[in-house]
Amino acid sequence: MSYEELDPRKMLILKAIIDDYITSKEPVGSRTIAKKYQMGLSSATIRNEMADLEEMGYLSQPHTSAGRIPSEKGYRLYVDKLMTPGVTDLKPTEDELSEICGYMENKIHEMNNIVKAASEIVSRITHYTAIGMASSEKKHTVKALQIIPVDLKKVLVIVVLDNDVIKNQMVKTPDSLSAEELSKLSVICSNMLTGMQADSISLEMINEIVILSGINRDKILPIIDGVLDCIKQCDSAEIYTEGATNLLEHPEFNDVSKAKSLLELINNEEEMAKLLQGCDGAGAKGIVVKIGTENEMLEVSDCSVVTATYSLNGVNLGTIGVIGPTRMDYNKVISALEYVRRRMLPE
Amino acid sequence: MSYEELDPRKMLILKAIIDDYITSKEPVGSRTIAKKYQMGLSSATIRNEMADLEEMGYLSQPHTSAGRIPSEKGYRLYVDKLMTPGVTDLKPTEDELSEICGYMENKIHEMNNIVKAASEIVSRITHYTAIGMASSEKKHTVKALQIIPVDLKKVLVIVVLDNDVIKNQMVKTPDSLSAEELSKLSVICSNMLTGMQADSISLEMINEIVILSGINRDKILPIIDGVLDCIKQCDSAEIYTEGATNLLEHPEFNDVSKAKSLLELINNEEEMAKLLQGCDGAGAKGIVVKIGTENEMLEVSDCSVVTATYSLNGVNLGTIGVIGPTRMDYNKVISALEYVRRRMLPE
DNA sequence: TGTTAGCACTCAAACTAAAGGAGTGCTAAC
DNA sequence: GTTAGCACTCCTTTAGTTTGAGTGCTAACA
Repeated sequence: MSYEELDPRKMLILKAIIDDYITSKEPVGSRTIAKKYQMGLSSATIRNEMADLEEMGYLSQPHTSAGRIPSEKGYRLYVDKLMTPGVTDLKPTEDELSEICGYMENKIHEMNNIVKAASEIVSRITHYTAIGMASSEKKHTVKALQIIPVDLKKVLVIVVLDNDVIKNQMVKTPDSLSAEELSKLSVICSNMLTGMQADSISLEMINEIVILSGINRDKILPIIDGVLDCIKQCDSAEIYTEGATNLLEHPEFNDVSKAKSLLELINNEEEMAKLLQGCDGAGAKGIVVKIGTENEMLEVSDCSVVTATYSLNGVNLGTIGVIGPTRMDYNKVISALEYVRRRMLPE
Repeated sequence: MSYEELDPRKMLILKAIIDDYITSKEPVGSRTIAKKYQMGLSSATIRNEMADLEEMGYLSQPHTSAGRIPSEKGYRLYVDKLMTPGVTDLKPTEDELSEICGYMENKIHEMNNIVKAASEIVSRITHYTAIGMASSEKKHTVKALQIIPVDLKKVLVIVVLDNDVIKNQMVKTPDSLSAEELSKLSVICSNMLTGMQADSISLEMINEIVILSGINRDKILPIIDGVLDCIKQCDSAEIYTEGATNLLEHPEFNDVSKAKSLLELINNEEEMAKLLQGCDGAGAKGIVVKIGTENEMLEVSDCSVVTATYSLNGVNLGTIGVIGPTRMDYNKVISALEYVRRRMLPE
């Protein structure tokens, strides 16, 4: 799609309209633009330009005697070219930021939860809903592994991945194993599986573990099962949802049934994983904006989703997505996601 | 409060009114009662009785020409004496039950999550919001403890409590410790702290651990800190919220701002812990019903909260609470909580 | 004395009509 | 190319009207 058709003045007017609509939440008329955004033109002229912009598909009218609202195409152009980029809009929230900073410092060293903490911050800054997904690339490897006796018939399996995600599982053992047997098994498993990827663990390796341990097969199979379960779990992404109720603040969700279906979607981790994964295309600075029906998911077809993927040295750390009405403050959202990147990555 | 003032017929009529209101969600008039609930009386007679019941405070009228709705006092009597107790209302959902049974079987052996699974079931059966709280009695003791090296500068601390709740924490170590030092420290900590209650760990004991280990104090203090953190964490209850969006199904929350404030409350774990703890009074079968303003929390003063505490051999396993409009199907909710008790406790 | 039929009365909700106003499109003049 | 002016549209608000479910009261009845 090329935008050459648009002369600079039209762009300016379109930008003014969208800026205004984003803050006012009301269809904006020609008089408003002529007055508020001093551009030395009368409302009649603006009116003519608006008619042009509508014909080109950048604006639409709810009804004949109403002002104009941006179309998806309008938002698209706005996000791509028009928007005053970067910090500008974040400034008024500087106080919020500092309030939040301290909070983040506390959380940041619980490595497991960086993404959660970051999502919370984004949600708080933007007042939209933030979804965080810790990276779930299959290429993670086992970094540490331990089997701990808990009581006579129970054993705890712990796996730490190379991204410091921790998984554990309690396993009931059919027969009790001695502490020596267990610690031996723990060492063997650790030796065999450390450095392995979840999907590259073969049956042969499991067999080898059983043989090396020299323990009765039936006695330890449940435990090894638990270990594998743990490792597999790591492939299923962790999803953190923050500020879900923020949606209800926006007038486009005044309709309860609409709000309900969206909230239900947001509470559904699988769907959210899909939504965020669908947005992993690089995009400028790793940020992708999907507007309205650009999201293939039907329920969010009147929402926009802005996602940022965070990676360090080529390793994907996670993704944070912001969900809000198509009339969202793209500028603020993108600034927030950038802000979090700056705080997250130097570490 | 005594109910002697009410003759049997008044009770019957009150019960009919409340039954009807619970299902119809509409103020109920005298004609409805006379027709639907065959009791050989004309609407005029019912009308007289209703006027009496209103005077006594069991009913109220939204406006003069509307039917009656139950007052809190009315619900109270209904729950205490009138309600046809037990299974009755659960029958129609027998198919839901069996659908859910299989699901539960899968979850039940993840011991950590019994309460979560149970809450989910309750929420699904009742279509209200269920809040589960795993027991957080301070009297839990440490059952197993282990310190695992993860990489040069990181160590994972794991604590298992006697109720099989697992806590872990990643700790950054200022200086790297050798594997031998760590395993020694792990064994010492385990010996010293196993069987201890969270709040009975003294500074002397920590000192002793440091001395016994023979390692430089500064090197291991962060780790011991992590261990204590872990143990302390166990005192803060785990809260599981299931079916929060179900609230939006009920007409009393058609007002978005009302719904929002309630949803925010429900998402607030501390508040929910307070709410459930406030309801731990024994009550018949461990079930407590708080109607409207009987909840001291302002935001739920037009809701009812039904809580069930589950305990085995005197040990408190957890609490599940159901939140819904005062006009909730108490019968169904109580049945569901009882059902879950039956499935949970034999285990 | 308790029950019931009948009737006047009340009041929210649903519908209708009219007024108000924000905003447009078009035309004609600058 | 820009602008003032004006007729026109159509949503929103307000006020007035109708409808109907439900009540309270009274008088008659068993």
